[in-house]
Amino acid sequence: VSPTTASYVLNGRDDMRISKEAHRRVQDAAARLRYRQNRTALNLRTKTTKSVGLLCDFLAGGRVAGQLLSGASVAARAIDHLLVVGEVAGGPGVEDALIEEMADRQVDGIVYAAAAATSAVRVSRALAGQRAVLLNCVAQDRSLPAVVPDDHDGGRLAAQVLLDAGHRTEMYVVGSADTPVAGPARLAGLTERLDRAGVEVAGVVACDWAVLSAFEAVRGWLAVGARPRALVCLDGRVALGTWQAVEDAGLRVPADISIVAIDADEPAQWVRPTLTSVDVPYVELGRRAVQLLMGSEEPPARVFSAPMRVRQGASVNAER
Amino acid sequence: VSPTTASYVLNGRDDMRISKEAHRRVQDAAARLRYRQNRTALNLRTKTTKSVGLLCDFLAGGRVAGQLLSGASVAARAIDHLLVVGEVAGGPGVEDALIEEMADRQVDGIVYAAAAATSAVRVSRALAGQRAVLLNCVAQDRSLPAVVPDDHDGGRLAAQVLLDAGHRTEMYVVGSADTPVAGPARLAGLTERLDRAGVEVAGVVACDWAVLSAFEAVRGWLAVGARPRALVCLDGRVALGTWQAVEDAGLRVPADISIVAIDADEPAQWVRPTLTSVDVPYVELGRRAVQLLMGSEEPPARVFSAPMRVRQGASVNAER
DNA sequence: CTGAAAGCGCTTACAG
DNA sequence: CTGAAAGCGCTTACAG
Repeated sequence: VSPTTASYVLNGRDDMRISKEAHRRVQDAAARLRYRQNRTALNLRTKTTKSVGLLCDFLAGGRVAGQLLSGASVAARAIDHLLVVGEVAGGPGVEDALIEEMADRQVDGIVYAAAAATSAVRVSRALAGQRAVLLNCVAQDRSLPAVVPDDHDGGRLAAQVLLDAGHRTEMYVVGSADTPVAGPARLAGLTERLDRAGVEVAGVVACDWAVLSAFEAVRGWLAVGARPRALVCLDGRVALGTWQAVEDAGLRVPADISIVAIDADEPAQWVRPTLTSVDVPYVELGRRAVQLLMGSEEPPARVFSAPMRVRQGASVNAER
Repeated sequence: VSPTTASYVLNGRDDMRISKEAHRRVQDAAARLRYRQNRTALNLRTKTTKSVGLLCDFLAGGRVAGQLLSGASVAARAIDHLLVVGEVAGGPGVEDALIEEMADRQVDGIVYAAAAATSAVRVSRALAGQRAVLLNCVAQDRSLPAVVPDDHDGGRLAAQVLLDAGHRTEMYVVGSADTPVAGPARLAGLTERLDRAGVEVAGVVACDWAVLSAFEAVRGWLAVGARPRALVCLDGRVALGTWQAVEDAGLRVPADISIVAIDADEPAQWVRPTLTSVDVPYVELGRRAVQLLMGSEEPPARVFSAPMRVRQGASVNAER
């Protein structure tokens, strides 16, 4: 019953011969005393803590953060790690402090997540020297690996949904394209796919990515006589404002106007008839970030994008 | 420059006299080497990790989990702790395993959160011996301290909103009261307050706490000629289904029917005109759970409830 | 086959 | 005023 023997038995190591007898005695004692390994001692000894830090800009305010965390949590569990989380809201001071704290605790890696919106961020200098992966954001200087949604593909899928339903004319886009990351890519994917089918976007109704802004923009536009057949909303909040404006004008979805939205998982659950949307797989994104971070080799500073998913609703009319 | 001296200087301890000279040299060296304390070593030495475990049933699926986490995270930071989170989804096996893992890591305490719904839970035996607090749920056997919303007060506030607006008759409740925890308390608070004003609930439209169930129940009810003046929805999803049914019947909110909902922060952001609701302060709940857990004395196995908050919308008509 | 010893990075009585 | 020593609970060369 020496520490050495106990350690070897408890860790099931077979690179050293142990007698059946000693083996049994250790097992018995462990069971009797309900022995549990003390991770803090192990952490010190091995300089690894089986934990990954997860920094998030905003935890409250939407359901994205929860989904990112859920995916990350599952991926961490799969490799026997635990998640150490901190909310960064409150300025760069908080961010740096949290990173340092996590480093002090010897986390094996850090995921930096943007839940508010897919964006380009300046990475904190405190992250230097850490194994780190960005989640739902990219580094302005592309200095870190990142996992983001494939917005270009999202635009393409939205176009595909409309084309499949037979739409060819009077298709408009709602939402400005000048948001940092997602907008231009979604719009580009959309127009490219339509181009390829010989179809043109009839126009863009510009508005901020907010419910009220979209509502007012679309209402005003309809009020002056616009009669689109289909609208592609570049964002979920835009989709909701658009929806309300369409109803407000006494028009029906999808009979009068078809609507398809990108990244609208949440609002899609609150309207009737159900909204057809192209959704960002946030849970999946969280999962992949942790896998990338903790994968065997050091992850290259590249941007990994995950395909979006079509959620079939009832807001797109079959033409003809 | 002995370890003893260094330790005393670095920890700013004044219960031992240190020469100015030694003090300076330690500070200099620390700055030059960018010394950072190794928490894993400290953890082992002090048997305390300045971290609190947070177990949650579901992280994805709604915005409640994120809000609970946000509050917990802030409270943890305030006392210099970090949050170690795990998602329990996946059965009791996962739950026990996560608790053990957290215990192995010597977390200073564990918060067990129910994000799916305020509920009564059977606490895992693995939690025995841990300092623990329940969040948004109570133990069936009341064996652990818990922080929950004050649903009774929520019902009272909903009544108050309607009374303040001059409502006295034709007030109905939507949603069954036979949900585990929240339903009966909300209904009781509501009727008590109305009773006190000499007003009666005209009736209850029974339905599950789900959008579709509420929609169908209210639609059918309105179809056979019911013409309520005001509806109190016992839950957010119920409120949304109710709203859709009212619109479906060609009635206007609030001109024809006033609606006030309890725990409807999320859907309230998606309807027009804005929904008046009595909301659960989930962020606050998360904050209090951590404070209770890590407060100086061992928390008593009582249920602590936090008051709800009225969110003024435009869905309640001023009568007369 | 098994045990004594060192060491992970800290803190803290204790003895100068 | 300062340093040598022990010890937190583990693992792992190393020597029997």
